[in-house]
Amino acid sequence: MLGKITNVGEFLKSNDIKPSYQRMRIFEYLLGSKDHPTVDMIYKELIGEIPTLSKTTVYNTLNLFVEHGIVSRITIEENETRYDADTAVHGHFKCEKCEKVLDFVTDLSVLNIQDIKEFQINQQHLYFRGICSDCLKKGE
Amino acid sequence: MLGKITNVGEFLKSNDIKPSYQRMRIFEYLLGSKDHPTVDMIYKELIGEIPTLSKTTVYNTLNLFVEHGIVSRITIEENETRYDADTAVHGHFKCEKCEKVLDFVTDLSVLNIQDIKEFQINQQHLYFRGICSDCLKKGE
DNA sequence: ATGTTAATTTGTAATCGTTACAATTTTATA
DNA sequence: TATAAAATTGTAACGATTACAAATTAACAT
Ligand SMILES: [Mn+2]
Ligand SMILES: [Mn+2]
Ligand SMILES: [Zn+2]
Ligand SMILES: [Zn+2]
Repeated sequence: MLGKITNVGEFLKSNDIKPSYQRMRIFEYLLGSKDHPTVDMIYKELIGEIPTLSKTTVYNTLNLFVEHGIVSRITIEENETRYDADTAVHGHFKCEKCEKVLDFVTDLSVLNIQDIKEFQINQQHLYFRGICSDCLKKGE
Repeated sequence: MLGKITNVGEFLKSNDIKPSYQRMRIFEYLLGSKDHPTVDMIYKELIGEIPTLSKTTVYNTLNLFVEHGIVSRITIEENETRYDADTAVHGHFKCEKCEKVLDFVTDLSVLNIQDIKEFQINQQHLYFRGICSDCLKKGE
């Protein structure tokens, strides 16, 4: 679902975000990473390429992206906020062994929830915790 | 589903937790509250009744409860950890207006998720964000 | 009961992720 | 080129949580 973004600059513009170099690189990095990185992971990765980069800029930029709805914030652990360029509703699985956060596809519309029928739903988050198959095999 | 707990002391004992006065009151407070309180809310509520209570004790006790599986930790916002004496799988809805966190019942087994079939699932969390019906009415 | 040890609670300091804010740099506009 | 606006940066402040050692309480043996 993220394949349609060919030009990051144009994509940011179409979402009313001026495409500065830092913003472009941060968004590109999010697009290319499948591991739902934290601010620190993004900063450590890009500081090699952008030596003047400030961690504050990473925070500011991600907050901007979230406000404009092109990035979603994933809070599984307190004290560890992760970011995802895939804003479609999907599930996340956090492995308690290798700490990876993996995606899984799911359709929440089948849940047919009665209790909040009258509510206006803006976001839907589903996450599981456990042991991934790789770690299960290693643990034999 | 929480109605079966009649004697909090016995309940804690049956979960290998020595029922000190602080632990009993903290658990009783969680049982009686429907608003998924934070550490600070619990502390502020109980300090009137237990003047010597330390916030560290509230943290220690809740961590102990979580480790023993009798309380679940709810992380919807980063920087705001909430606690729930209902450990059954159920959904949470956080209203962006009144900030309340409400329960809703749901059966996640109907989701039939393929991607993590081989995984060992230890926890399941579902939460929505939006505007509750009360706030929708007021907002007219 | 009394002394002794273990468990629990408490207060303070430290940690860490995030934000506030002012200064600097870059970009847009006249 | 001059001027204003926007973005970036660095540092300080903040707040939730944890680390740790001292104090209190409970459990246990004499
Ligand atoms: Mn994802
Ligand atoms: Mn609940
Ligand atoms: Zn794993
Ligand atoms: Zn509301």
